[in-house]
Amino acid sequence: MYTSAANVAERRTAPPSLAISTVIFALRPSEKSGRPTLWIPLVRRIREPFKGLWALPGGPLTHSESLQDAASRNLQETTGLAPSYLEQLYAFGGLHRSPTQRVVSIVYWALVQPTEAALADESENVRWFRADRLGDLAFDHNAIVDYALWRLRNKLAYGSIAYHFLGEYFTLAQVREVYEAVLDRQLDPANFRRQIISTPEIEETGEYLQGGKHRPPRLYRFTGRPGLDPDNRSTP
Amino acid sequence: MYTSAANVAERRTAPPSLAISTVIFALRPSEKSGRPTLWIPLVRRIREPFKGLWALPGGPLTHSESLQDAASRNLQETTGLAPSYLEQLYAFGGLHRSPTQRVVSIVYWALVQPTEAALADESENVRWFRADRLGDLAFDHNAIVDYALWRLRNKLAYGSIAYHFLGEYFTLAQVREVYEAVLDRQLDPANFRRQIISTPEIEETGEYLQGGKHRPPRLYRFTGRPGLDPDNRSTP
DNA sequence: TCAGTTCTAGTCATTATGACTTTAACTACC
DNA sequence: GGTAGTTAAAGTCATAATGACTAGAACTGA
Repeated sequence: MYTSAANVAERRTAPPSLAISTVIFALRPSEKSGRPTLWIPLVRRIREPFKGLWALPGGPLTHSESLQDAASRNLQETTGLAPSYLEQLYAFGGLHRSPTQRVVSIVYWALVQPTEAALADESENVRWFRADRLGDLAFDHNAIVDYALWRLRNKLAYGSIAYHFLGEYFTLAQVREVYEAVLDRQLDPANFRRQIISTPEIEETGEYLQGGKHRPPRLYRFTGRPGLDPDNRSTP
Repeated sequence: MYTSAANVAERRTAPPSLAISTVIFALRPSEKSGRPTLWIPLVRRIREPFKGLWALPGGPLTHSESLQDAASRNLQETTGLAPSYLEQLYAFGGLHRSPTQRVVSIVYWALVQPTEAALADESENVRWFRADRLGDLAFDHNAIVDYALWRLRNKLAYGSIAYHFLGEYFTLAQVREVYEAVLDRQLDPANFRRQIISTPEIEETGEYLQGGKHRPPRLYRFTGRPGLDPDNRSTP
C-alpha cells in the first residue's frame, strides 16, 4: 500500500472520520447442549489495519441517512437481517483506536429473532461466533462487545427486552431460556414465572404449545413497546 | 450571508461534521424559597443559524483530544468550571438538526459542585437558567436537555450520582435536598435516611455540622467511584 | 398403567418499602 | 432560665417483593 508523506500530513489534520458499527445479538442453539446461547456475527477484515482479523460489521455514515438508518443498513448488508430491536450503544472516540487514522465510531446494538437468524448469510468473510468465545478482534472491538454485553444484561434485568429475541408467541420457559442464556445462570422456573406474569405487558393467549413430550405450556404475547432512547421516543 | 451554488453542493456531499456539546447541571439556591434547584448554563448564539437564541455549550472536536477531553474543555471554556462528574449522554445525528449543514453531535452531561458553580463565569453571552424554565433553545437542544434530565433522574434513583453535586462532607439532609431538587418531589426524611445509611459507599465521619438552629447533624463522606461508562472504566 | 418430564399454583421465611411515632439535641425568644 | 420551635435520629408497623421450596396437574413414551 502506497502512502505519501503528504497523505500522512493530511490525515493528521483532517477532521476525525465518522463510522457506524453494530453489535448484533441472536440466540442460537448451542452445538452441544442444544440450549440457546448468545451469538454475534463478525466480518473478516480484508485490508489493513488488522487485515485477517474479525471485526464488528460497520462502515462510514453516508450523507443522507440517520445514524440509526446507517446501523440498520449495515446490519442488512452484512447479514441480510432486519433487527427486531436496535439501540445506540455508545460513541467511541479514543485517539488511538485505529493505528492509521482517527476514527470516531458510533456503535449500535441489535437483537434479531431466531427465525431471522437462521436465514442469516454466512460466507468466507462473515461468520457467527459465540459471544463468550470471540478471540482477539480488530481495533477496540473486544471492549465494545464487552460493553454491549453489559448493557444487554442490564436492559434485560430492568426493561422488557427479552421478547425481541423471540417470535410473536412464546412460552414462559422460552423467555426463561433467554434470560438464562444472556445472564448465564439458572433461574427458578416457578419464581421466574411469577415475575413475568405480573408484568402488564405480557398477555396470555388462549393457545397452548402442543407437541412437547410433557404438559403443554400456555402461549403468551408481548404487547409493549421499546422506547427510552431519544431515537425511539416519538416513533409510534 | 453569501452562499454560492458551489458551497451548497459541497455541503451536500461533504461528510457530516462532528461536534461535542455538554449539558451541565448544578444546584443553586432558588431565588424565592432558597431551596436548591437545578440550573444549566447556556451560551447565546452569535451567528446563524438560530442567531440570538440560547444553546448548549459546545464546539467542534479537535484532532488531538478524546471525546471526553473535548467535553471537558468546552465546559472549562464556557463556564470556567471543572466537572465533578462527566458522562456521555448520546450521539444525535438526525438529518435536519441544523438547517445549514449536517451535524452529528456527541453530547455529554456533567455535574458541578456548588462551590465551583458559585465561581462560574457569567456574561452577556453565557447565562445560567433553571432547568425547568429554559424557553426555546437553538437546534434540537430542548429535546437533548429533556433526555439529559431523564438520564440524571434515572441515575440518581439507581446509581450513586447525587454526591457529585455536593462537597466532600455533607449531611443526610443535604443529600435529600439533592434528590428532592432533581426528582422534584418531597421525600420522607426518616425513610430516606435509612436507605442512604444502608449503602456501603457512605461513610460516617465523627464530625457534626455546627451552626444550625437545631440539633447538629452528622457529617458523612462518599467513598465510591462512578464508573460504568466505557470511558470511565479503566480510569483509576 | 406407570415412570418421567415440565407446567402451574401455592406456602413460608426474609427483606425492602412507605407511613408514621417518638425521643434527642440544639437555638431563639420571652 | 424555662419553654416553644426546629430538625436529627431511631424505631414501629403493615404491606409488597423476593428466593427457596413443595405439590399437584397434564402431557408422552414405554
